[in-house]
Amino acid sequence: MNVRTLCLGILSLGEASGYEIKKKIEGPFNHFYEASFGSIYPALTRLTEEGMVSCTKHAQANRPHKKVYGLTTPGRLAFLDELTSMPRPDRVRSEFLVFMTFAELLPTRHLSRVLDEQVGYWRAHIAELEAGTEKPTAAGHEFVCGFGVAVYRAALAYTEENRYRVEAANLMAEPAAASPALTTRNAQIQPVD
Amino acid sequence: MNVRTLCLGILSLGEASGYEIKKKIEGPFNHFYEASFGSIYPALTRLTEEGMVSCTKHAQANRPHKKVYGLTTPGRLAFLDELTSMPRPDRVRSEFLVFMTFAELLPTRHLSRVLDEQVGYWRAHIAELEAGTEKPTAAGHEFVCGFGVAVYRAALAYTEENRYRVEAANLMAEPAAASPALTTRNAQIQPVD
DNA sequence: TTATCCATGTAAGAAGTTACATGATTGA
DNA sequence: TCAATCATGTAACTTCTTACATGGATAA
Repeated sequence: MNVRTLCLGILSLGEASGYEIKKKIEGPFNHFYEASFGSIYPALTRLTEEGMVSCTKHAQANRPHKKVYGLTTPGRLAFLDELTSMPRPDRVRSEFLVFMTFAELLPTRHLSRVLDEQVGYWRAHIAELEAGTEKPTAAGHEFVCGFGVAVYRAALAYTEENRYRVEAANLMAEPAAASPALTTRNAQIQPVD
Repeated sequence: MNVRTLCLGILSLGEASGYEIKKKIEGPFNHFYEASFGSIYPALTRLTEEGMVSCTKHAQANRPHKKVYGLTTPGRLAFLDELTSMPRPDRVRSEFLVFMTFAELLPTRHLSRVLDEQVGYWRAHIAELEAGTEKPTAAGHEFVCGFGVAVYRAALAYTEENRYRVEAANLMAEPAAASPALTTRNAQIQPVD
């Protein structure tokens, strides 16, 4: 699954321009997929060359021209075919969790700030998803929004209930720069050629 | 945050070879970070050149040589510096959720299989994390494992409680290939040059 | 005897991001 | 006047994955 396939998927819901596709990805998709213009435009060009999508140019008064793309039958079949395979395992890259792993090394204030910001993100995501779920559309869409809310709520609740643990451990740990345990260890190792 | 920085982080917990670093990333880190040998080895080479890590070669009987890396003071400072910035927003790429978004287009049996497998993944992840948490180490590590369990449990519970919605909607939807709504639309659009 | 573990590394390529280039309109 | 929205696109770059190359030891 790549931006290419995601474009096919979005176009299966209706015609759209590259710009509009980007906006749609920034909607609920944003929570589990990202794509920039720099990947969307080339993908659409290639899909057009391959006959997966059709392209109609619309001249607009006082606006740049707009290219509206629509799925062709081969494009629809290709997307359906993709959906008939097994999805690859989810990939998560969380810098927040890397930071938490090394919580004892962070300056105390910074640790709290990182936690506060993260909690803020989740709250905002939940609010956004709940606002979007008010107008129910397709079953799949609703499922995914509900999923997002459930997972973000769990992350939020867990963090609010357990952050004191890392914050307490951080207070106990000596400041990184002054800790002998941290600076002594590599004195024993010297580069060898 | 990249593989480079993650290597520094892992080395801050103790010396290790490239192979061992990879194994450690495959442990609890695996749930929120991935790295292959193809990214770890070049990263370590570069870090050595830059003086961020030291490297000691160990000859082993009946084994390939082993290069054990250790953090140097500049490396430790660089990592600490990284931890003093704000973490970037988490990135999730979930093909499973893309599939669910388009649940109505999947063959019914396939949809159920996808859901079953996903539920299986989560169960396995939870079991693995719970096995790892039995031997508590650092506070940060425990927090992260507990976080993983909480989030996976939420995902699992939500999916088990709500999968019937997408499965029911899928049954209602006509098979994609036979649906007139799906094939008629793009008959109205013709490529324009 | 077959697979897995240990152990390092390179090279090619995929995939995507960021920054740039262009430019009118609209709202604060 | 300044930022944001609409609108498309390219080019350089980063980052990482996959596949390959090598090869002994050990366990099933």
